[in-house]
Amino acid sequence: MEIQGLPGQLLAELGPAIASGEIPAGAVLRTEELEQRFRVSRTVVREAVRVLESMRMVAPRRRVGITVRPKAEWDVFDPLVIRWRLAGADRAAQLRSLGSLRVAVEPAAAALAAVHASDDDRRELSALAVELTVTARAADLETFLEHDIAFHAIVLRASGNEMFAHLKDTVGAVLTGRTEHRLMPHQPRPYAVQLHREVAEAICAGDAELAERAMRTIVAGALEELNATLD
Amino acid sequence: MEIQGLPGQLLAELGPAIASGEIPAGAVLRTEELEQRFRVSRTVVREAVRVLESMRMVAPRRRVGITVRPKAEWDVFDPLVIRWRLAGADRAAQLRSLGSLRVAVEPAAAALAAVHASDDDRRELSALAVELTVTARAADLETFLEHDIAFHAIVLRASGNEMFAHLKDTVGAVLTGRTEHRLMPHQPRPYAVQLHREVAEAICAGDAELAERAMRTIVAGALEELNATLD
DNA sequence: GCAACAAAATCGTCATACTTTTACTTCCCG
DNA sequence: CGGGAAGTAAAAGTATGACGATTTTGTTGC
Repeated sequence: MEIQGLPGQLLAELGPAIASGEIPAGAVLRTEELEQRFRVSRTVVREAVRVLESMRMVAPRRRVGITVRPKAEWDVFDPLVIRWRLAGADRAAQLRSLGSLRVAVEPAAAALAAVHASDDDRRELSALAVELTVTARAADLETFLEHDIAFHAIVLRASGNEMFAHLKDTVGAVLTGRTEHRLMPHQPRPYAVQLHREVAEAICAGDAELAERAMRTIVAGALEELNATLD
Repeated sequence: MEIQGLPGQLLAELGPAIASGEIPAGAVLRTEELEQRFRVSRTVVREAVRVLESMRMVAPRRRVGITVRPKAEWDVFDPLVIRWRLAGADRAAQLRSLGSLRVAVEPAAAALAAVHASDDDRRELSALAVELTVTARAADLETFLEHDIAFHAIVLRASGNEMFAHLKDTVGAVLTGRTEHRLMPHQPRPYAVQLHREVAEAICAGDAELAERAMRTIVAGALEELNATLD
């Protein structure tokens, strides 16, 4: 949980309810109502609402109440919003958005990583590429997922761009969701694994162009598969 | 201001102070101290701190105080964090990060826009391309900036990806900052303007590949110029 | 029918008391 | 002399009552 204590718990109830549309845009909540519904004090309600306000999900107005804002205004990059949407009815749309984002960002990150990666980064990437090959062949999906997440996280971090690096958890959530919801082939595709090896090799060799191309093939393929599955 | 009232004002003081490093990572604040320093009540301090906590900029701990977290843990995609960093000592680093992000995202957005843009979008883009040409020739930097921001915003929106669309304000802030801080040539470069026209034409014609290439040239050029100026 | 004014509802702020957690300190026993 | 256990205090966490500010709504009077 990002936020501690009772406000955090309240947030964990309200956020998903709003994100899933259970509490629709335009709905009006009142502080007193929330106090009673969740058996907490004004203090707690107000702090939770303030956080939702900072995510632009609600707008408190005097004499009116706390109105839920339309989805288009939410902070769609907020990690909590992403998590809530992935967990709820919006999962498909959120996965599509994130898929496109990956297609845009990860190839660029790979290209930068080929230039900026530290020796440790390069070693780790090589090791993970091997691990991916092994666990894929063994059809050990759980370990494969773990290493896959680590692989993409390292590329993002090694890019040297702090904003790319912070997409680590989001990408991790996408990959996890894909495995959990059986949007993955039963055994990872040998071609995809091969591409991961290529990315690792290109980054080790400092070949930005190749790293970018291989990574683009990976994420574009993932997006295509995702779209195919969701339709 | 994202957040209303006194908590918003307190946030507008604390946020920039932390973002600029004036209050460094590891520093410990106490609620009572903040109450007195800013002449507000406990309620107000707590709500502002809660929002900072949701941005992962601080972590309140009992018996210790409110500790400022290291920059690497902040929510770098939060619009407020971006704004505060752009306003403070971190401006250069933030501009570089955003520059790379633009290079990754905007070409992808242009490609998607070539496929998904509505007729209105296409018309607006054409009109703006003309406007850009006119205002550039007239060296009317202020109007040029306005139209430039609108141009990129429409491309991002027309991509049909909600996450891309939400980068509108961020891109706007980058462009504004560039003009304000004289990181721009006195008169916009004819070649850059030409590229905007190409993007508009490609999107109108539904040519994703060309739109992407032209847009990449624009943002890559902007990034290069930025890096040259900052060094 | 319109305008000015009054009233009510709801959030916003403050002050205060109490609770809970946790770091620190002291003291006793081995 | 060292180490652990118990106690203490400091800070955030929660609850509550009172009042202020603002905005919507309704009502009254011209």
